Amino acid sequence: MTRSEENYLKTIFHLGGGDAKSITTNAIAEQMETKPSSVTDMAKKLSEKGLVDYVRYQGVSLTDAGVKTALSIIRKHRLWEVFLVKKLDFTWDEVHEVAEQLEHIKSEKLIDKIDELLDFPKYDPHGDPIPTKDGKFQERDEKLLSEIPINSQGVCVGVKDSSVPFLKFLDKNKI
Amino acid sequence: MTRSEENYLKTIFHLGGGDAKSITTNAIAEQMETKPSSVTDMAKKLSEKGLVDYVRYQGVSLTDAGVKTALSIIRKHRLWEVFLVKKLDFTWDEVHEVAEQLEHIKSEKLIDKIDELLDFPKYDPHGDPIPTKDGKFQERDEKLLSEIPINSQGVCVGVKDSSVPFLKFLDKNKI
DNA sequence: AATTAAATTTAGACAAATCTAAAAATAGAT
DNA sequence: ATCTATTTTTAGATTTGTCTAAATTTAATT
Repeated sequence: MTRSEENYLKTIFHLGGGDAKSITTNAIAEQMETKPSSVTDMAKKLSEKGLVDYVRYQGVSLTDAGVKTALSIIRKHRLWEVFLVKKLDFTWDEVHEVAEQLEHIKSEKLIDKIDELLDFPKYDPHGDPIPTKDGKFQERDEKLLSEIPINSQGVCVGVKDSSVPFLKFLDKNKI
Repeated sequence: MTRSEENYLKTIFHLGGGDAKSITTNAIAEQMETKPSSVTDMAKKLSEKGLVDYVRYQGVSLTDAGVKTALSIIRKHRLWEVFLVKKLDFTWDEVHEVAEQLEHIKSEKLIDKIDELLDFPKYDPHGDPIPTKDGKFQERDEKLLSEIPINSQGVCVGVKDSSVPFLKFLDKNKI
């Protein structure tokens, strides 16, 4: 499994391709800042490996094996993010870039030990759930701040937009 | 700087190419388990980047910039090894393979924070010195066990051969 | 000094991942 | 149902790092 393949699987998952929904070539290309023709090439490759279902001119969706792989990469990404914040005092706007690299380190023992060191966290620094080793999500009943009525109460558990500028904006305004 | 370039610089350094000594194409190829022709290609590339001095049919040696880069990779490798042993309870025969991957993570802040977390260790789990941020080595007056006289005293500070089988052998015999 | 053996380089090829430009298929509008 | 705009794919090229096989250079031997 190459780094590029892993990144494609992760992106397809994030675009909703884990629910048998077909994700278009263009959508993947835009998300990954690459060209549609490159996506087509990779779709064929991943299809041959049994990680996606690919229908020409229709798009791709993840197979069970594809979902499993995507979740394991997302798990690694989010655990590393927690590690960086909790153990190395990174701010939450600094972790994504480094975690993008660390998520590709191949060692099951390593990530399990990191998980243990962190006391098996359920959510990453942006409030996103961390899949368990066997690929289960700890989903929460979440609502966007813009969706809940005025004067109602709730607990802020995460952000939808975890782009660096927005995270910095939140920090700056002490939100 | 690609992963492959980094691996070549590291290997050349380990073969003594940091001391203006010319390292032969064959020696590098053998060490890296690749072909001499591949080494020639990379020698040209690294030479163009100013990281090695390369003379055709003679071999390569590291420039100052090459030494600096090699040391920063070796520093990362050894710090990660300490991290794996001290914080994640890896055994000393397990760390090398994972550190080979982690040493290529690009984040100055990350490795500085790991260094701090470990309280600035001077030696890795095999007793090899960890270069400082500015590329200085903490050399020790070391002698091989086979070199010191019978009945003389000393402190064991490391191993020369850090291959997995030998490390396991030492563990098994509680040495 | 000539010859041979070994090391090294060159030339040409390949796989992975990408791109551009052109061709093909789909979907939407009339 | 046809046309058009958009999306997607194909074909061919490029880069990086590698390889094999052939050619070249160096070193060693006589």
